[in-house]
Amino acid sequence: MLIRIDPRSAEPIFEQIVFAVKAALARGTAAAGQKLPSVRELARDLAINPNTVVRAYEQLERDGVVVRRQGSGCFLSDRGKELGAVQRRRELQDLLRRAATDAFHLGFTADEVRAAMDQSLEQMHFERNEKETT
Amino acid sequence: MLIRIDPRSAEPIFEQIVFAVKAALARGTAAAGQKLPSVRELARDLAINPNTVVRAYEQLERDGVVVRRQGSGCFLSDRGKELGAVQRRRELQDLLRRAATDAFHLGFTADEVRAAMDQSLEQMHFERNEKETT
Amino acid sequence: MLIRIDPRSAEPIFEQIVFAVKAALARGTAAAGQKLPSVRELARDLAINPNTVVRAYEQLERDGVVVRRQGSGCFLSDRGKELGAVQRRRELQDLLRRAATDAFHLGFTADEVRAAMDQSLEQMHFERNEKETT
Amino acid sequence: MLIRIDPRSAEPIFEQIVFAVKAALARGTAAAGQKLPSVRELARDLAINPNTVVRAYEQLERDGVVVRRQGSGCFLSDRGKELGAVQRRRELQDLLRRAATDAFHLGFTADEVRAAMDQSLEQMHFERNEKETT
DNA sequence: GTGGTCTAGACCACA
DNA sequence: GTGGTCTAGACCACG
Repeated sequence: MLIRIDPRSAEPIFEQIVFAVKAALARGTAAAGQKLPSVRELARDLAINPNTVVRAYEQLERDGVVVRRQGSGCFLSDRGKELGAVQRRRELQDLLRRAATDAFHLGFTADEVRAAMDQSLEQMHFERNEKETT
Repeated sequence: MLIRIDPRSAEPIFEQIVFAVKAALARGTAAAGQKLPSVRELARDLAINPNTVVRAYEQLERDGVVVRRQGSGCFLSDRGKELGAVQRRRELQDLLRRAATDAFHLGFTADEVRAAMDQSLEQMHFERNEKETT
Repeated sequence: MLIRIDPRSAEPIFEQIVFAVKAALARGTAAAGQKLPSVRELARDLAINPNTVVRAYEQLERDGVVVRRQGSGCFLSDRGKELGAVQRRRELQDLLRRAATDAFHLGFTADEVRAAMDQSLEQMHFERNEKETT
Repeated sequence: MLIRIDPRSAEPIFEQIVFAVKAALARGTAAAGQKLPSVRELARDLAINPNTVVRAYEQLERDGVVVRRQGSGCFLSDRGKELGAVQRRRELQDLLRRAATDAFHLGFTADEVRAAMDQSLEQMHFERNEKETT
């Protein structure tokens, strides 16, 4: 599983890791039961402190996405896939509900939000293609 | 100008105030030149630390939305309305760009995001009507 | 709220803190909304590392027992009391179910377990009285 | 002797094995002098690391429950049965003492604990019958 | 003052 | 080798 972070982002590193793992699960890039990189390995690869990885894995375990087994490693939970399908949908709705609420508070109409979202999505699309061709 | 906050929200209180003021301006609820509540008054009303209000007003001044005049108070900037129009648009795009990015990371397609956003917008609409009738 | 730990116990310190807070809530010693000691304060009082307290508070927040507010402190959740009543019962049943299972695996009958439990409870009773008079 | 483990349990695998062997002895399922599965055999059957089995057998030897003879295998100690009777009682008391302590910390009275224990024991009884009919 | 995050490095238990 | 826990100390954001 490929995990990348942006150390300069305002988002905490451990949250970036959590999100990356959940996203891989949601996209089907990762399968249930799969072993995640060990704490030390991922810490070395990302050039961060092992404790930061531990924190991310703790959160993932809390969220039911992984199970940690002392001495053997950290594995994507069996429930992960189901969780992935359900939670993924929930997270999307949460995400958009928050965005819609904020947009309304700024005084925009639903149509204006839709138009602006279309614009954003098209930009994302380009970025995505760029990534794929790279 | 009515300013409400949610102390339990993850969003910092001072940011909630900043957003509330900008939103009032964007919606036309507040007019340029209007006086904002004094630091002490707002702090008392919201039952929060005066320093928090100060911080919000500082941020609003940095954003060009208000001017603070020593001894007289904090007023919505004349430039505020125009700034409001520009910034408001920028904030909307930022908002939606972030939402779109997160949705993509979760593996959703542009169409799925559009559909889910439509759903969110419709829910907002209902809520809005409820508020208006209240 | 009085929180005591045993540094020599096999149980991790942060878990002892978590249990102590939940127990205080369950016993009614602590009320909803009450402020817990600050991270630094409790760390100083217990002569442990602040990070260990942070960890305990994180777990308590996950469990819905407390809310942490940046800059103001850590408070017993409003839901805490209800949780306290419900969870307290659940934890008791879990506790005893595990004990009963283990006892059965050791080949004891229900009556033997009851008798041995009575014995343990009487011993506890004495200890309790000792504490109260102290 | 049938030994089963739950790899997802919080209890270390080697402890589960230790407990399973002791329990079999306590219940009379296993007789003194009986040969335990070889390290490799048990490791294969349980799909675990041989080192884990070694560790369990070491602990059992320390506890005087088994004797390991170089080249021939691991056998239930002659003293095992007597030890079983004594240790079995001690383990039960330890078990219940811990449960009673935790229950007190949760603020329950002795009578409440007794009542809840009765409930747990009855549930265990049902489960047991179900197992026997299976 | 408060909590939030991160680093560095230690020691232990488990497989 | 793996994860689990703890210490020490830093810097930041929030109230």
